[in-house]
Amino acid sequence: MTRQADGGRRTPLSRDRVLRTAVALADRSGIDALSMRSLAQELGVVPMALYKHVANKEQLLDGMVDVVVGEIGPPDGGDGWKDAVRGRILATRHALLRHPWAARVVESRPGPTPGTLGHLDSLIGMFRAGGLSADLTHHAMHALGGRVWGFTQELFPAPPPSADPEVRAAVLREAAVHYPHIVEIATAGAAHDDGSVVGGGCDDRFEFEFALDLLLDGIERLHRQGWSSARHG
Amino acid sequence: MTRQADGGRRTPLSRDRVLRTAVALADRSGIDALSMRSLAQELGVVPMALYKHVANKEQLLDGMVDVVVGEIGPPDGGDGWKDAVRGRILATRHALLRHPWAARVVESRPGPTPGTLGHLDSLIGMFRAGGLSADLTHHAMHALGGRVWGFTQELFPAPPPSADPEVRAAVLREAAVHYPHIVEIATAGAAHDDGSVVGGGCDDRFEFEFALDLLLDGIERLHRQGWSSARHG
DNA sequence: CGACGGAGGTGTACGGCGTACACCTCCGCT
DNA sequence: AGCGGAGGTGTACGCCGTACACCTCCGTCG
Repeated sequence: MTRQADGGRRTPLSRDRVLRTAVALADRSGIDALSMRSLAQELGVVPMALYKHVANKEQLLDGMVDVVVGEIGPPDGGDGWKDAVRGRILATRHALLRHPWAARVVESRPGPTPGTLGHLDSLIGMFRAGGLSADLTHHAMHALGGRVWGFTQELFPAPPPSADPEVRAAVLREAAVHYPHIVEIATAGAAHDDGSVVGGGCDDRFEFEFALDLLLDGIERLHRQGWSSARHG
Repeated sequence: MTRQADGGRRTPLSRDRVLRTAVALADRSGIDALSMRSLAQELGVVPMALYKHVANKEQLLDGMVDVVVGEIGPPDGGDGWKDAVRGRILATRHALLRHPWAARVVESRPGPTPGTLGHLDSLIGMFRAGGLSADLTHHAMHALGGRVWGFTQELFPAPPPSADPEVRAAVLREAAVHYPHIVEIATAGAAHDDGSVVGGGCDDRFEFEFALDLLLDGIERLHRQGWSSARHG
């Protein structure tokens, strides 16, 4: 299997082929059935061969997440920020629904992948383009967290920021090249209270209550209006 | 170890002791370090001994979830439904924060445990006591899903309802004894559109968009008011 | 009092997992 | 012609969950 018709040699492995096959296998057999061994078998190769293309299983899962994120497709530049954000979040949901294992895997990653960071960045860009302040956008992103991906609390546990402020600034400048909006939000959101710049600087409890109250206030409003789903759905 | 001072025999295992030790071990060493073997060692016992008290590791995790849920404590009957719900959700958050592994474990369970069902039921009861319709409460619970536990989409994948309507009704009556509010919500929410009674009857896409729009509308309102966190937090 | 049955703890063993490490093969360079 | 390195192989190790047969000890009942 995976040989060319003329009896030539096996089509070679590549990181990309490994990741795509892993996604297909997880789609077909469930994420629990995805092991380095089963994936290797699927590719007609011995398990250890995979390690020439992915460092370990964790990195394999990271790569699979980015494959799914890649399927979300580009923003379609709707009318206002609200429609744009709404559309993009629904597109994300559809991508995750196509791969039932994906939501759980995204949540289980200990840190963000380049793909998820890019996705977050583009979402933040939409809010900012719509004129929302960096501050409000920051909280909005936290509040929507669960709708964008399904993660629980903190978007991601902040990596311990380097002790050396010079190093920290350099990391930040590097990140800003790829994720300008994320960096803006992270610095704006945190600078005001303790001067620390990235991660750690934002108050989880505040973010949690912000989102909670947004929902409770909305529910209260609907209740007072005598809202009923029959009139809408 | 785990022997009594007088040299008597080992204090006996019990389901409760197994679960509590598992929680303590996960707190101390992380959920990844919790294996049937490590837990057995912690208890001064051979791994297979655990299987006399829990059916398998899945059930061990279910039990641990219920231990954490049990720590949430009773509702404190605040002023209105909104404060009551708010307080209870914050209490839940604190319980989950005390056990960093808990949120992930709750999310990974394939179905609800008695403890989580009871918790959900009490939350629903608060909304109903506050006068919200079963309909609105149903959607509110979905919207708050991520804030209550951290789960993603559907609260839980509905178990395939029995084909026999008589069996279904019996199951429902049985459930209503323990979780009256859940049953009310489940039947009220679904009966209006296709007559099916439990699970499957509620439209995931609708619930998702309901919550999403609640948040986006709230964010828009804050934006128009020129809201800034400096004036609040 | 003695036999017994069952609850609870033990020992061994199996199949699966991720992956370290040494190896071999074969292609493209010089 | 020879070499080096990228990519695939084989073997092995230490974990995991748990099936199954066993043993031990206590409470019950004849």
